[in-house]
Amino acid sequence: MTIYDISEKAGVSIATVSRVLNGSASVSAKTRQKVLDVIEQYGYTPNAFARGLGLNTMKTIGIMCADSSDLFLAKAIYYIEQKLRANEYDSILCCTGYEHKSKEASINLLLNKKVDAIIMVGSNFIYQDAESNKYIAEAATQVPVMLLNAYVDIPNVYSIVSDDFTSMYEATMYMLGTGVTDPIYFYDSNSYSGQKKLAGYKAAMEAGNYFNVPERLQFFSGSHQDIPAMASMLHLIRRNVVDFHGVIASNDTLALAAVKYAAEAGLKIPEDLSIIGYNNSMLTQCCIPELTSIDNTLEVLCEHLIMTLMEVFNGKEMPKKAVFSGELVKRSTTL
Amino acid sequence: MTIYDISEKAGVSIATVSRVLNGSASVSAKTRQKVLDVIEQYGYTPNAFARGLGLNTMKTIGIMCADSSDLFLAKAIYYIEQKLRANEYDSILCCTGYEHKSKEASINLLLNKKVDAIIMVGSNFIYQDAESNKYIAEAATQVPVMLLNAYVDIPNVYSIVSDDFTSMYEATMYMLGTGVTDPIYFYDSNSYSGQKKLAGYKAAMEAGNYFNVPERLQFFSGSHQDIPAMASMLHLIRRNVVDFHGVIASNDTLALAAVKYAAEAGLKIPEDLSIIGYNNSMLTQCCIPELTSIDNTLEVLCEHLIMTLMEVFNGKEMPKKAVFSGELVKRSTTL
DNA sequence: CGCAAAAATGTAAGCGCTTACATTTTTGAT
DNA sequence: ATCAAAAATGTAAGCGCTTACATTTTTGCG
Repeated sequence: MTIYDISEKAGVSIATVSRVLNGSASVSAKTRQKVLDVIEQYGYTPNAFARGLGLNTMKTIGIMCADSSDLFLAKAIYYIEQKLRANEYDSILCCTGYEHKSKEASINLLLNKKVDAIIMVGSNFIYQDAESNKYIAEAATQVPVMLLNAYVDIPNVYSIVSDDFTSMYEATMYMLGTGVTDPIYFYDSNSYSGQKKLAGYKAAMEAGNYFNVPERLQFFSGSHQDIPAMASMLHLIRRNVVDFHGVIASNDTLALAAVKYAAEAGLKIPEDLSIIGYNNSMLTQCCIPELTSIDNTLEVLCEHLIMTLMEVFNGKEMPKKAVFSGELVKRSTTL
Repeated sequence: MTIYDISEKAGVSIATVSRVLNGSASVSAKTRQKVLDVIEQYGYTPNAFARGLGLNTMKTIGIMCADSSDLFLAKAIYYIEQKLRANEYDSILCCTGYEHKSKEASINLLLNKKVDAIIMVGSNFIYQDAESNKYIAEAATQVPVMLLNAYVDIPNVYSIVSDDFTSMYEATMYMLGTGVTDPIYFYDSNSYSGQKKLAGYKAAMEAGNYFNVPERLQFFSGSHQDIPAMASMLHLIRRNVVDFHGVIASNDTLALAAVKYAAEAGLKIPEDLSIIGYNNSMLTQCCIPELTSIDNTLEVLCEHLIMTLMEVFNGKEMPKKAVFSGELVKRSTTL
């Protein structure tokens, strides 16, 4: 079933059929309806390749993420994919892993597929040194690039980020306000958003007159999924580095490890140890007591991201960076 | 830069260029090298649309799943996507949600994109009544359909499943063997694999001479993410339905809810309450004590699924169903 | 060396669509 | 009614590639 069949059955030319298909140009209401009817009747759908050849677009967006099985990224992908579909776009997913090289490869792959844009989900696509970010700039010469929770100043790349600095600042302040004066900051990533969070924690600690922050920074370098290892690291810290009665974690998984650590160490939560997580994921409900966490309104971010992209497609000038504030969800791991 | 440019610069016809591009047919080594050199030199990449138009394939596989943010599905997608890429195939992801209608819509979408196959991830694509499964049969007339953890007897659809019956049977037997004679079965899905698990539990209970199984079946119908609701359901069951000292859960999330319930009820694990989960996900390490769970060797399943698909593409006759056995990973929620 | 068969290469016809441009039909001011 | 301008529709030329078939070149055997 091709456009020729439809044009014949509708008694019009293929150009007219094409026009109603594209909603474009001038077709009389009568003709349009007639064509639409025939299309409906025969259940015709245009061939995507042929269309792509002509239009040079396939209404397809490339989505890149490091690891689709990461709790946070998976959720983001879900929202993005959903909203893309609502706008009649499809998505090609690329899980790149965390190495730089495969990120470049994925971009090429997507570009070869003639995607209309690339969405990079998660802050690990941006590097500290500008040099490493060139691969993004190059992609951005071909198609718009959308960054979720990362920001870099490159033409044709747009960032949608949550205000991690402020969220973390407020979370830390909140804990300090409950009387815990020595919380450690427990994190596992130096990504763009990771740095913002860190800065927020530091700022709050200084505002709270707590000065020797550096020794309260605890970096975990193991697997993102290995909670026991994270927990045992906390034992180590308590024993060998510094005493603490609070843990501010850069994500819920690390916070969960703190809960585990507390149980193992016989510490009561929140009396002996306060804990705040980040992302407000389902993990917050996985433990006892339930986890206080920061909600970064992921769905809102994704919504805005897609909206921005659509406007960019429409040729509208859009801000290069949109910031959304998060919210501390108080549960039972804080006083 | 098109195939014409290359053919000109290499001093051959476009047909020859096309042939080396497709690795096919007979091209003399000399010519091939010459063309390859030119391609390399100019960094030419063929236009995917034009290619698709001619070949009517885009080396792209459609992946369908209900919800990519589901722990289990996300992991499966990750593996599948990875292995697809290793075979030079790309993927289009469709999160369908759990309603029947949108599954049909997703299939059409994928078919429009001329995917070379459709992979349905998770057992919720198969229904009890054959009527509802017709949408799969229809898709299978166009492209091979791969089912992960579901099985249905339809031409051109291939199933890769874990042996949920046996796994659950053994898990239940194991718990009965530890002296817990009254475990309830806690589940939230009547999907294909859900039924197998259920049957495994029942069989074990009967083998263990425990007969009034029905009242030990507890179905949870709430959100897949709402652990507190799951936990409170257990309180309800204990109070109003039946006493139990063991919980066999059909996934780790439900098992985690049992852990939560135990803590709330002041029950010691595993002394007062034994718990077995399913999937051996990261959730097993999220609680105290750590969760005994069944590992269904997801990566192996995915590996085999892709391998099977590739063979099908090669025209090889492949078994319609491959079954892989799982393994009980004993941790601390069982005696 | 000659010749038929095999191998390599070229020619040209699509694949199904979009769209510039040409043609026909409609509109409305005179 | 008339005619120019506007609106609707049609014609046909691509888009960049694959591939059946035609043609040329190479091979190997008598």
